[in-house]
Amino acid sequence: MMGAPSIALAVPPERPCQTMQRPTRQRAAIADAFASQGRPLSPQEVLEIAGAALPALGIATVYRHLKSMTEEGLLRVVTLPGGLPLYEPATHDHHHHFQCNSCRRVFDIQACPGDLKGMAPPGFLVEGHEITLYGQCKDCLSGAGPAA
Amino acid sequence: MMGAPSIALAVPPERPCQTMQRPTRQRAAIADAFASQGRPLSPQEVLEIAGAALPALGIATVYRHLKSMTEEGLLRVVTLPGGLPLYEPATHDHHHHFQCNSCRRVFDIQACPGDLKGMAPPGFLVEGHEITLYGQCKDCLSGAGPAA
DNA sequence: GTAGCTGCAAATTCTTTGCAGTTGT
DNA sequence: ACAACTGCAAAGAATTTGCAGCTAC
Repeated sequence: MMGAPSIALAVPPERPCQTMQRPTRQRAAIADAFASQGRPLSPQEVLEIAGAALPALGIATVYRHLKSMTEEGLLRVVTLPGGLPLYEPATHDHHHHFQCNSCRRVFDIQACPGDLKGMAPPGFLVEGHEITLYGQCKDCLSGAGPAA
Repeated sequence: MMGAPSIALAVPPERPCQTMQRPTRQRAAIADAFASQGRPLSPQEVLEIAGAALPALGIATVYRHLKSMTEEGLLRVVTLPGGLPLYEPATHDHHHHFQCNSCRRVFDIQACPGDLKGMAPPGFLVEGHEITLYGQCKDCLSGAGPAA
């Protein structure tokens, strides 16, 4: 229960940039799902979107590919309040996120304040950062409602 | 014999802003756990820390209190990469977090860059923000290792 | 033809809920 | 004494893993 920490985020010294997977229909369908949406997706959303092209697609396969593609550096995990982890293509450079308080959708933000190392207390080394903005998205503000 | 008490000390049937919980040992132990650590804790950590004072404490009770205390505004949920949601006292003012890439512990940061509204794209209204720094904490940097 | 990928279902992990006993007012 | 709070265990929900069959090379 408390012997070994159940946190296993650190990737073991494996090959970082190797395609350990064959290019299959399933893998392509999942990649397409991200390309077509252009925003972070949950495993369930991936299943639904990719499943439209491949009806027999199983949730287990989705999870397996999300995991392997993340380890290969093709995807990134986006963890926001709400519990469910989201995945997004890692093709973009450093960027941040905006979550709409009304429709809860998540959008990418290319801007970055940059200099945040001064925020940490003395003795702490800052190696990276993540910023999430909250508010109203364009659609919700214009009264159009979420254009799902 | 209590037909018409001259002083209304009982809580009326319908009370909107009422502490729906009694002050029990369990609730106090959980509150103490947060007070003694001064950093965000996971449900499991709360169980272990509060359980040290109350051995019979059950995980279900921890979850129940974390939930109710969050709804009452006493606690806040901190969602960071790693999957596990953390809880922290909501007594502090606006602040941010630092997660150590080595020991994965989370610390509070009182600093805040403040002006982030300019980061959002045109048409988006920023109502709040959240910043997480990643790096090496003091303990891990000094080679002392995580002082759990 | 062989090794790897898939889908189904069982197994895990984390969290919530039902119930009977205990505790606080 | 009454009603709320607790702990145990079963129920749920999300994610991972084992296995037999299918697919890519």
